[in-house]
Amino acid sequence: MTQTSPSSATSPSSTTPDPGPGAPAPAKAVARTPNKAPAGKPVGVAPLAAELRVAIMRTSRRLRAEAATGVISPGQYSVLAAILRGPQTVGQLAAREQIQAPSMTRIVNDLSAAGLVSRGENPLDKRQVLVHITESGAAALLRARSKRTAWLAKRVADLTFEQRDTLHQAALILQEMSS
Amino acid sequence: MTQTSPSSATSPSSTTPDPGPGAPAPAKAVARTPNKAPAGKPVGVAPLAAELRVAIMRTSRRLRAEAATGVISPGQYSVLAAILRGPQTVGQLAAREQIQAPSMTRIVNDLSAAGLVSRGENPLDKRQVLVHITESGAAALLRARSKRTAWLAKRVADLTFEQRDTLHQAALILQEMSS
DNA sequence: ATATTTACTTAGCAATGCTAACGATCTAGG
DNA sequence: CCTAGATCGTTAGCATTGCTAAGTAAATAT
Repeated sequence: MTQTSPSSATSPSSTTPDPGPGAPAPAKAVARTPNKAPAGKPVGVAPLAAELRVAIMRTSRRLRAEAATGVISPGQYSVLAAILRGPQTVGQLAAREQIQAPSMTRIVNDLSAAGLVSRGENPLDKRQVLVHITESGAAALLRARSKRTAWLAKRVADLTFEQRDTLHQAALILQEMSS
Repeated sequence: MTQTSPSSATSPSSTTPDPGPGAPAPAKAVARTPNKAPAGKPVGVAPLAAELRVAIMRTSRRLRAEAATGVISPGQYSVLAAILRGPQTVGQLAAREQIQAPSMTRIVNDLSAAGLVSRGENPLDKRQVLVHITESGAAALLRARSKRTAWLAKRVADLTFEQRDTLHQAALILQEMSS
């Protein structure tokens, strides 16, 4: 196998019909940058987007695959983590996970069938369903937590300080970007 | 799995599901300190892994959703990009994308049915199937490229220079991590 | 010459997202 | 009070995309 050179990436023809790679430092909104001023390489927007897309999709595939070995699915895990601090409605959970309501209903159904959450009513609005975590659910969450991040944590542990910090910053940026 | 400290959890932070255990201690040996001065904050392995996982999964969901609007699926896109420089076997493509052979067969089938790739034999080993890109395929790739990274590129373009560099570095790290 | 391995395909399953359509409930307007 | 519309959750059905198991054809080893 050897070369793991990512797919796509800056291919030869690179006609980059996209946004002009020229734009050097727009520094528009968003700027929160509590960082230092690191590297100084100019990275074109399109190539960066391409490599980032590949990296993210590939990593997510790995994460999903690794997580699948557990008893709790990724979606279930997120929901459990979300309601650990307190009950939430199905709608809130769906919005939080950025999925549609029916998808969340299914996740809650599965969790409920497994006894990890319970449905409760909101006396002020009986249309809503408040999803509570059960003891069993909280226990499952804790048990799953280490397993869930095990693969990633293992690799992260092998990184240098700077690399870890870079990933941390990147996570913050991604979170904001996809929100 | 190095660390496994579930801790008591329930940290009442707000937006982050999955607040990691409060064991930032380990920090291993790691430090190789290449060049530049490191960063500011020591980030625990588990919390970092957790936030990274969430960020990646969420972003990948968005990417997949956005990409779905196009004519070419993410998997198809990657394959086209991969064979743009030259034909590859089904096995090579599968390994490259880190999926199983049958999954790649299906992708190639779809592409072939759409006339974007063609199957060729390897005279030296007739078991293999060399997947070539067609003119139509190359054109489709170029057309798709801008669309495909449009969502991401749009957001990337709004970032500061440093943020972009951070993402670039992160992409490289992720690529290596999941290889 | 047969047995094993390798490369790809076929068939069928599972997870996870979506939209459409529906019942129940809340909120306004008359 | 009572009907009209909006909102919340659910049910039903579909699409995508990954997997494993098992089969076929070709190369390789005994």
